[in-house]
Amino acid sequence: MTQSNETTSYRDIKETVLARIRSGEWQPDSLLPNEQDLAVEFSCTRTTVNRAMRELADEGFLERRRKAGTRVLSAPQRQARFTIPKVRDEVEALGGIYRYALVSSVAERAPDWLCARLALKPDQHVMHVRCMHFNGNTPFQYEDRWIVIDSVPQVVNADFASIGPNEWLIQTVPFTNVELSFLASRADESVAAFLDLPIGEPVFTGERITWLEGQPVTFAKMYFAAGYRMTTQF
Amino acid sequence: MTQSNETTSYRDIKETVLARIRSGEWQPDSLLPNEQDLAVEFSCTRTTVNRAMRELADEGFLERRRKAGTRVLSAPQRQARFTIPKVRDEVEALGGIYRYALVSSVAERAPDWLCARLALKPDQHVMHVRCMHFNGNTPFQYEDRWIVIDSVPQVVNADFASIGPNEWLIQTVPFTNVELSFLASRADESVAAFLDLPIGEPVFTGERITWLEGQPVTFAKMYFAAGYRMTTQF
DNA sequence: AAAAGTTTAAAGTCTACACAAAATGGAAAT
DNA sequence: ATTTCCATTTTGTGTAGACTTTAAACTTTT
Repeated sequence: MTQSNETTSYRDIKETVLARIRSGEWQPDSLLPNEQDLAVEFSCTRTTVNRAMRELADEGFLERRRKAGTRVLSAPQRQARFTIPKVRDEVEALGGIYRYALVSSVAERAPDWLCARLALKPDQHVMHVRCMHFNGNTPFQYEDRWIVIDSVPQVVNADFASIGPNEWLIQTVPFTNVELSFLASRADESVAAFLDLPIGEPVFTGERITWLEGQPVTFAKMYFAAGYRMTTQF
Repeated sequence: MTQSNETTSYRDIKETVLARIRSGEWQPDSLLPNEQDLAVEFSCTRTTVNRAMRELADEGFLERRRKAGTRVLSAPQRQARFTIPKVRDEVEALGGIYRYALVSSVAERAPDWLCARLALKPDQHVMHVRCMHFNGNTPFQYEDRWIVIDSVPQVVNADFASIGPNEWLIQTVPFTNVELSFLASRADESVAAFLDLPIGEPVFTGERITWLEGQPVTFAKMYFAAGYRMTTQF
């Protein structure tokens, strides 16, 4: 049979299941009928039911365990997906004109705190790149980044005057793991100057560490201009 | 055939594809072989290839279009998934003892800014609930929440002294849409007092709006204690 | 050229069936 | 009473094949 007309598609099943959960017909923690029974109810194959339920589980609505069956999660652990766009895209999405400016780019011994943070040996070197991202002429983000030279030797020849370190890294080295944090920090003298804020002003700050197969690649601090909010809908 | 030994599973395919992307064998924007050809290469069915590629596309590595084929995304739009745990879980995950305390709970006319924010009529009423979440005796989060009485009439009888408004809402009304924002704000007098901070201190702040089928349900501001960071790995 | 229609390649989804893997709950052994 | 073991149930994944939908590419008409 086809999925177009009289048949139940995995989408229909997802909707129906969600509706039953929302209506309270299927209470949190309650055990759902097994796939075979649902397949009969929806008059489709178990394969189709499986896809629907699997996706609902991925999306955080259900918990499934072999032999134990499928339950409604009591606290729908709905995970917000924040797309982490490149700064350029973020500015352009706001309808602005993206502009990039290099502040400084220096090779240096990794500072102690960075060695600790990235598990570097005390004599390893990093490229320290500071730069600004503007929306038109308004400061949008100040970026303070360290790139591990042993992991990315080509970085010593990179021209960060013409391309931002993030864009350069993305097209140069792949990565396997990322840790991303957000926090509220206080603008120190230099952050305040770059973002045109009073010293001590709250600054929405992101920290990003990237690895390639266990090797630390880069650590970046991203300071956002006043009023920035990171938003997602789901 | 089975997925255990000699055969290629959709997981194997995902790994192989990712490895090829990372190694540069499959460049960004390049067109990949179609599912049928990959099925031959991996000696499995197209169904299996389809699942692998579909998941990689969901995860943001590939872009697929019917007839146009599958391409490697140039900027791996990897979306960070932040699980938004309930405060209790978050505190307990830190190894702390969760404690909740109601500050106040009052029914009132919705303030103008809230009417604007939630598209309420000027005469609609809300339950304004303020409360604290502690890690042991250390302030963890101060929550300032408004619940739309027309959307959740039972709220007038809720006993927020014994259960937090978030937990109460989760087990009382379902929701269909959420908007979640994070920003850095400045501690005003009351926030500073509740979180035991100096006035003006940067505070990591979350705002959450929840709807049920287009009906606004609740607006919450969550102020996190000093040093809080929201972290995710991927 | 530009617009409108047609073909066709690729992904999307479904059926029907099979075997695999996990884990629960009970039986057996200690 | 506790541990070990085993049967059984339920989800997980795979095969093989078909039809559907989308949209790119080509063809015809204007």
